[in-house]
Amino acid sequence: MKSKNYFKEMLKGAELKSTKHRITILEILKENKLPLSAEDIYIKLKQNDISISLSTVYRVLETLHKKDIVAKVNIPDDSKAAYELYNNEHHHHLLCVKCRKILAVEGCPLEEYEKFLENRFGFTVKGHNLEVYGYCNSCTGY
Amino acid sequence: MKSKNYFKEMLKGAELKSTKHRITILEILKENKLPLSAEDIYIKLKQNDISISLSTVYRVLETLHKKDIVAKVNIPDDSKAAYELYNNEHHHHLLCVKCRKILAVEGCPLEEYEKFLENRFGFTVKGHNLEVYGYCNSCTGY
DNA sequence: ATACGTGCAAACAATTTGCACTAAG
DNA sequence: CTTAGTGCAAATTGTTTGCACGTAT
Repeated sequence: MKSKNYFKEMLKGAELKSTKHRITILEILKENKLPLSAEDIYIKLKQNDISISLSTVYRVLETLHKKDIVAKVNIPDDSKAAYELYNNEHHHHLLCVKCRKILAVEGCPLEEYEKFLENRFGFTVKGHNLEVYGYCNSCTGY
Repeated sequence: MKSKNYFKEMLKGAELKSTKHRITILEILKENKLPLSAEDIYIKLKQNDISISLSTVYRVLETLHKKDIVAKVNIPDDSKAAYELYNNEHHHHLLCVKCRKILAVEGCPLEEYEKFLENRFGFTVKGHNLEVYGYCNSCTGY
């Protein structure tokens, strides 16, 4: 697995020490296309017989988020935060309000809008959160 | 104030009883262009010498949200939920990550995108959450 | 060697709930 | 009169923190 080295470099670049926990969490995030909660990750770690404390999971995620390595996602009407890797392909999510399934959609419709905001309001856009909700393919029709 | 009657009708339409608390909360939301947290509203009520319980504020907001009268807004990196009226003018927010000011921007760049999603994925869009963050006019340059 | 990371338990903050009481339709 | 709304205090949930110990650099 060379992703391990990749993540080591990534952490070094962010001036963070490379610990086993951080790397494993990054790998879990990489394997999952959809955002995971701290507890989801905690459970996956346990399933792989990795001993870790839930608070460490929170700390790792928060640290990575502050370094802009991990995105913190708000799923509508969900009380817990979810996280996913900021990988090259920027994308968004469709949340089905009925079955609660999440579908990732490549691409982003907001590039021009952000330029507009910068010109119009002198606002320097750093990023955005966009979640679309409704009824998925199977649930349409209610 | 005829908004009172307007809200009464609105509540009736949603099959909810018109209580003083619900109407007052709707009026507070109407007067404020920016999203308010449950506690913000609670404090405003107290300031107007209205006796209410914080849990009632939560219950009212949640009820109104479920009936699609009130939007639940997630402000990035803020642990509490914020609420605002779904009024006619759909809009979005710019959050300054430095001074934490919020700027409302009229209009919405997502109409076409939502059509695209419906065609492409058979997803029936019900709504979306969009928050843009960055540096405001005064904080740009850091 | 030193600063940073982690486990554990306790603390916290936001939100929800049970139950007895009150008010709206 | 009957059902839905509310106050209060207690419970729950998600997340954070203090401190002693462990590990990467």
